[in-house]
Amino acid sequence: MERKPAIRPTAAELTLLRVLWERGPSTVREIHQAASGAKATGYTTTLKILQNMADKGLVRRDKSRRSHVYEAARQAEHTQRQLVRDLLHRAFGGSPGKLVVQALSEKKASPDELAEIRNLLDKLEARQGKTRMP
Amino acid sequence: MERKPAIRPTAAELTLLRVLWERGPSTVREIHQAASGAKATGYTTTLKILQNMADKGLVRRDKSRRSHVYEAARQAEHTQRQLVRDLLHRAFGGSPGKLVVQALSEKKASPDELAEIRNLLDKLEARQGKTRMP
DNA sequence: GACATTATACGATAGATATCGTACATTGAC
DNA sequence: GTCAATGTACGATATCTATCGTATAATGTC
Repeated sequence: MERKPAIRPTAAELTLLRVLWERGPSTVREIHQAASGAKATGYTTTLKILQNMADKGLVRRDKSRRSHVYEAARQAEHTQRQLVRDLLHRAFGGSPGKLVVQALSEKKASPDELAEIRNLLDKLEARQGKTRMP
Repeated sequence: MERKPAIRPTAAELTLLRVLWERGPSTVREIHQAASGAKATGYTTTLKILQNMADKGLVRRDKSRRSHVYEAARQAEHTQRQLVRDLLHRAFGGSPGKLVVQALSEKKASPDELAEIRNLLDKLEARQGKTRMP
């Protein structure tokens, strides 16, 4: 019986998750160093957060070696989808249109990304045209 | 000198903000009742949260009447933009493409919304085509 | 004006986070 | 085997949230 509490990572946890998503399985030291770009924090702080995350099931850890190796329990896409869904309901009343418009207005999307979005849009509209309210 | 701390409302605060965005200026009782849909909580809890929010500058309050009247300090769009930007940087490394794709994949967008997004997309691509890397 | 009603104000509490210091364990070098 | 280096474990602390109970102030009714 697996429990899926759909835990929402905090800001600090997300910082570490992003490192793990990029690097793959890593030791505390590696994670700590990679994460110490913008904000510097103590090594044991990083360690503690990772331990908390392991307790919550956000990361898995391999204790077989002296330096434990941590790995994200969920793919980036999975967690990101959850976060987006959460924001959607918490701040936008569940309708994604405004959220998308706000995000696009950030104007940092590359041409490739815009093309991908257009593609997805095409698919969505095609489906809507076909199904038309069951 | 106005300070703009760019405060991020918590989940509970957002619930109340959404009521205010919808209803406009309201009393605690009104807000509490409107917010007591899904999750029921005590009246004084709502009151306290609103007081906290006033301290933080998330809402303004008019104390001239016995029942104080609260009002959102920022428009929905402003706060939403901030939240999206925040999520963008915290979870998506700043690139909005994936965020948009995730949001659209929720499949709850109405045809009107999709059209609006397409419209915006057209504009963005047109601009990119014209400016082409200064 | 007394009283019930309805406000706000103000702790108090429980839980979560982020942060760190210190203690203890393991390992490699010698 | 000893020791320095490097790990993890764990407790302490400060802060923030959400929640509520209780105290106090204002108002309207009679």
